[in-house]
Amino acid sequence: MSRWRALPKSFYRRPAEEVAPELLGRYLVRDVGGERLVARLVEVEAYLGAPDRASHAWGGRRTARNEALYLSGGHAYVYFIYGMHFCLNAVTGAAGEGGAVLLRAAEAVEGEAAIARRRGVELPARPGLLLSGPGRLCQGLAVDRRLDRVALQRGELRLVEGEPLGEAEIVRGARVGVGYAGAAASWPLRFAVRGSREVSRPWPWRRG
DNA sequence: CGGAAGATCCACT
DNA sequence: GTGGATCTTCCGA
Repeated sequence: MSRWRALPKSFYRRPAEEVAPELLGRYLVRDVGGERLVARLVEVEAYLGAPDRASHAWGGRRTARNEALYLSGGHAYVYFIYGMHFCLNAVTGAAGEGGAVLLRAAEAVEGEAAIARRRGVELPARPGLLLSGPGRLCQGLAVDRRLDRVALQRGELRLVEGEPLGEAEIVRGARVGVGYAGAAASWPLRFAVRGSREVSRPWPWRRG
């Protein structure tokens, strides 16, 4: 059973655009308060670093907040947004590059009751309500700034092999909420599991 | 030092 | 579909 083996650092030491689709179907494992919470990733976005105006590392910007982006691939970058929400990224590439993959949506695999409790949602949850959206994902899995900069191979937050998908099962589109980013706003760096009901927003080109 | 905007979510209409 | 909550960060003056 390799399903629960952590993804090695070498997995992340590639361009974010290449890592992102391969993160779909993987499991995010969170050990907190004596509980194990596991979620299967169904939607991610790649952020390319310096050349990407939508990235926090655009133009090589480096501040106290985004410092984790410049760690080597395989670390977590967690930031606070809109005064209320956290977002979780997996850093990609070599140290100093600034690439990352934003984890946008997942479905509960284990510990669903505990996840729902942290989300303030009653079970059974309506599809698309539990972990659909980067802020919801962090709330449900108890991810906050304390996990900024941690390595994702061991410890209380890990990414493991899970169930990798083939290309035919993956859809691709423009990223969400980056309209300010000029040409980069339309780069097709958003990836999701085809047909998943837990994707954070509908795909413009798909009806229903 | 002030202001604006943000990789969002939720309630309400 | 719209707007409010809420606060950190960044940039310009």
